[in-house]
Amino acid sequence: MSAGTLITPRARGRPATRQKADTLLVAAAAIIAEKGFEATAIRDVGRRLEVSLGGMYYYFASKDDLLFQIQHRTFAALLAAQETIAAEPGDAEQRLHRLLIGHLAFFERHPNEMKICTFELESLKGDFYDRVLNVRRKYYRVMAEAIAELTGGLDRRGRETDRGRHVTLFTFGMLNWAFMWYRQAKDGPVETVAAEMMDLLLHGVRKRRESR
Amino acid sequence: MSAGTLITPRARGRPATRQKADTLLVAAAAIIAEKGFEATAIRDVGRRLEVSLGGMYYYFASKDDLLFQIQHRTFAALLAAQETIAAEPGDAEQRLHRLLIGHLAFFERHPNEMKICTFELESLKGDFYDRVLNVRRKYYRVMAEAIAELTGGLDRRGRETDRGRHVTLFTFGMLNWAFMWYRQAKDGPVETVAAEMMDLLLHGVRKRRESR
DNA sequence: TTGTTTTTCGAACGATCGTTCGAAAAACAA
DNA sequence: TTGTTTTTCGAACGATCGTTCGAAAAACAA
Repeated sequence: MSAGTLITPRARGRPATRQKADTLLVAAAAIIAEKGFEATAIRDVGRRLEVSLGGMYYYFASKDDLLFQIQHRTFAALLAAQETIAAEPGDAEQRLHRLLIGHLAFFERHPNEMKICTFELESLKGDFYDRVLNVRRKYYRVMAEAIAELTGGLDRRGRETDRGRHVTLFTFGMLNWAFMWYRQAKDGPVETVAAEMMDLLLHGVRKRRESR
Repeated sequence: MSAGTLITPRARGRPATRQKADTLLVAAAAIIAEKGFEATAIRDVGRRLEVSLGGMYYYFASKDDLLFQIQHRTFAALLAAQETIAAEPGDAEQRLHRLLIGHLAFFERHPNEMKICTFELESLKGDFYDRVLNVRRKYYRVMAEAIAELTGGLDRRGRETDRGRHVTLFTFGMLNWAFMWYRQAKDGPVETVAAEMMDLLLHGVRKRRESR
């Protein structure tokens, strides 16, 4: 299984059923990403794959459960992929650069799911919210550590400084805002965007003296 | 009137009516920012200020109109404030620095409205969408010009380069993501955050050789 | 005070939604 | 083939929502 592949969370049922649940989650993500969670009707998700309304409730306990599945497994897959990348050898600069590529590549592969994670986190309630937040926190830490390694954004006790925290959040801002504008055809491959981001983090963006 | 004050778009009615419409828009923004546009019922907005459901329709033509009013006047006010700031004297660095402060200060003053502009742009339909997008484009240009002035992100014909465009979008990402984390008590005044952002844009974030 | 305009309200509408349920169909195991 | 488990479906429910409408109340002007 290649890094970044989404893992199904469904344990019940026959293999074909679990596979169908996956297909439904993908279709649901496409509709929710387009119309928003509240504006999306379970009926419409089913209709797209010719599953009746009643049938949808064989696969998902509730509409909230559907949203939770999308967000949880998306972030879990992203976290797993990025943990693998972070563990590879190399210095701080190489590590962060690889993580930026990894994040953008995952986003490019699952734009609907990532958009939902950004927009609909607060649509989750209670335990669903807590569990997704938990995974998100772990992912934050992976990125924060890589950035702190590069910037020295830790104080003497190894705790994150205010400035280190802000730099991490600036980086997340750059990464997450991509859903507003990134189009492969217009902006080039994610590797190029990641390289530009890395350059910004390393040197800033001021006009260079040298030609080019 | 201080820069950044929201301007009412309502022409009809007595002065007191226009003022009440403003109050309703603020209350609506608070609820929509918390629960999302689709999940917000006009009934609930009215209830908070003791206006009946029917009464709400004296002030707003429709639910969509309500959302449009919030977004349009918010971005129009932000645009006006930033255009004033951009016109003040100073070099490219000072100009961009002031614009970063201006954006974050506006966000701090109108967090609900700004959150809605970020989350609910795509909830606008047809002409409403177009008109808000129009204002947003103008605001994008103000920021893009200030950044291009600093980075030289224009080609020989004065058109935005791909890299210049990306730097601008990275900056918007940093600014707009702030709604996810910025709390005055924890993160300090917006001037500090803007200074950190400016430092990142000018020099990057790599660990410095010199002490501290 | 009288007449006019503005504002407020309650009731009702058609539509849509999430969820439940029990029966029928399909898939599978023996 | 027979019996069991899994999957699918249609109908119905109670609830909520945006919007309309006409009458009443309030504010204002003369």
